[in-house]
Amino acid sequence: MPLLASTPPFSLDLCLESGQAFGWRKVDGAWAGAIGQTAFLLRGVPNGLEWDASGPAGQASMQLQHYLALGEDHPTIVRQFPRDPFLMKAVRCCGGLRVLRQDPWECLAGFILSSTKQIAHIQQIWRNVALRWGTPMKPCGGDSSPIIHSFPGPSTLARRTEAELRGCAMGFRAPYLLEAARAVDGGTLNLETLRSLSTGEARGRLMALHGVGRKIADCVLLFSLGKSEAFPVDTWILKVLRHVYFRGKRKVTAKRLVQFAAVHFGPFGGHAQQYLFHYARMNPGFAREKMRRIKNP
DNA sequence: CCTTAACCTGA
DNA sequence: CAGGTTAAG
Repeated sequence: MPLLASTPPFSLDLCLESGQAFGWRKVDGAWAGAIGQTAFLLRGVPNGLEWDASGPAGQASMQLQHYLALGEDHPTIVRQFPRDPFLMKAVRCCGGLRVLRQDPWECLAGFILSSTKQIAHIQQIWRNVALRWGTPMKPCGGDSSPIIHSFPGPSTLARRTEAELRGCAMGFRAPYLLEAARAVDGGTLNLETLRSLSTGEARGRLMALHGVGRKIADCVLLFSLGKSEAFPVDTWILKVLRHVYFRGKRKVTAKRLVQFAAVHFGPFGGHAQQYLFHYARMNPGFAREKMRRIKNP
């Protein structure tokens, strides 16, 4: 397996377990998944990874470096976080976590499927869709290689019916995914164009889709469109913000918390969000920690 | 503008 | 009941 090194710190496991992408699964200790139309098998090593891929090695290597943000100067990003004891603690705890650079369509589809679902189940639905309409590929030769299915593009899904999508056990999300596929396929929504818009402008375009609210739009902005200030607020983050920054006051509204996050965490808020999110998930008892609060948030 | 129920499925 | 959104009240 070829080796790829990252600027430290980097942890493949943290990145792929983080709930940012739903197409990766562990097969015999290695991560199996697709990036675009290339199948990959990845093994984490300290501050890097070993890999095999179905396509030409040079191209695959470039894809990986981009997807995993291996060249990113991470310490510089962290340095732009607010000086905030809880965030600093989360950063120390989750060293090596990165914000992935996913394909916008796959990211949008994944998060449309995510609403009110736990990660394990989203992965299951994702896999159902990939098995039915994706392209089967092998990351390396030999019989031991797993079969990896790419995720179908918007044009493929646009031709399906709602009933066919429901066959993948996605329930009420089926019409939402179908609408999104048709909007992207038909050109009503050009995802690549969103990169050149302001974050607010791009968010508005995404939220015009049925089934895409603020949270899902922010996930797509952050994980696939390079909008590093997008700060997805889900129930975990809600808990963190309330407990850590507002002394557990229950009456603080979600809206107020979203607004607070935007000003407090700044231009790399999305990266900070990943640390908070992970820390909270790994330490469900965080709410009881003694922690100096930020004054007058 | 704020609150709440319904939406599918399966852990 | 769930890492969410929508339509209705």
